[in-house]
Amino acid sequence: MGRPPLCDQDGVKKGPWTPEEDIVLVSYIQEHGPGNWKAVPTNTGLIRCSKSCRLRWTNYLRPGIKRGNFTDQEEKLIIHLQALLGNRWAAIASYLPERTDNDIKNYWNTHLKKKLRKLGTGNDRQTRSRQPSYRSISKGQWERCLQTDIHMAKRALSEALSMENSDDLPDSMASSAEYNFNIKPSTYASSTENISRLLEGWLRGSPKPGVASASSTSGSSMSPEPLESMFGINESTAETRTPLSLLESWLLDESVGHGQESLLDMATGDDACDQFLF
DNA sequence: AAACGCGTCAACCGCCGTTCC
DNA sequence: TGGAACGGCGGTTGACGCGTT
Repeated sequence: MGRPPLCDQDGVKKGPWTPEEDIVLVSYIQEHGPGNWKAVPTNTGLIRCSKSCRLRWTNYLRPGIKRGNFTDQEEKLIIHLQALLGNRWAAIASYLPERTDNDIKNYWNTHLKKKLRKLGTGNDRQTRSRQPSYRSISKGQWERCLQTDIHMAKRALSEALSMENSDDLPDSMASSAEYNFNIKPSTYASSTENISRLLEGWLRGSPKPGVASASSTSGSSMSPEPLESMFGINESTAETRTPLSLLESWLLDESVGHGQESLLDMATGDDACDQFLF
């Protein structure tokens, strides 16, 4: 048997996080940055295992997380990417930087699975058999499959974008892929406001119940900007946004400019990969 | 008003890959 | 070079809220 799970330690708290714990975690990460999760419980005094801290941060407290309903566009993209990549939620989430893999997974399991079943696409079973089985292939084949994956992701993205009816969205969104990949300040605000409220409540010494889930309102007494700089959001968003914007334009340019050739390439040159994909 | 069923989602579990010593 | 430690991922669970009977 392997070593015991990290979270099996005695006295480690489980279950929902309290606002106070969130504050402690956020404050620590604000100071030290995410990473070295092993040290987090030790240094903060949190009676949580490192995994739990990491999960809480990445799935809930991390700035830039968009909560609430998925847009049609996001939904379409998820469906496409799921069909393409299978249940590789982290990979899918990388195309939706505002959503966590957990959110996407939950949304798929609770909404989209049913929706697709209703539509009778049989997508679930179909995609399962189409999932690339990278683990059983050689490195060269894996690289080739990855290239195919990237190409198909490009197609999926451009399809999802082209399917979007401009009536559904404001012009600025409908006409540009920015809607997908450029994280807007307001998006960050929804998350940072939560944290700011937490901090606010904490500083007042009487955090109100439910502050962590308080909905963002225009009446927020605290601007998100200070927090954004506090968390290094500008830097971190730049990190997130720039590659994604580049990726976005690359995806779109490539798919528009060389789509046909690439398709031909795929048809002629990816046989070895196809047998793993389909 | 109470019981029940269902949907949602935060959090946990276990496995695997990577890194470090 | 091998094993331990750690981080990340996907699957699963359970608490909670809401609607229906």
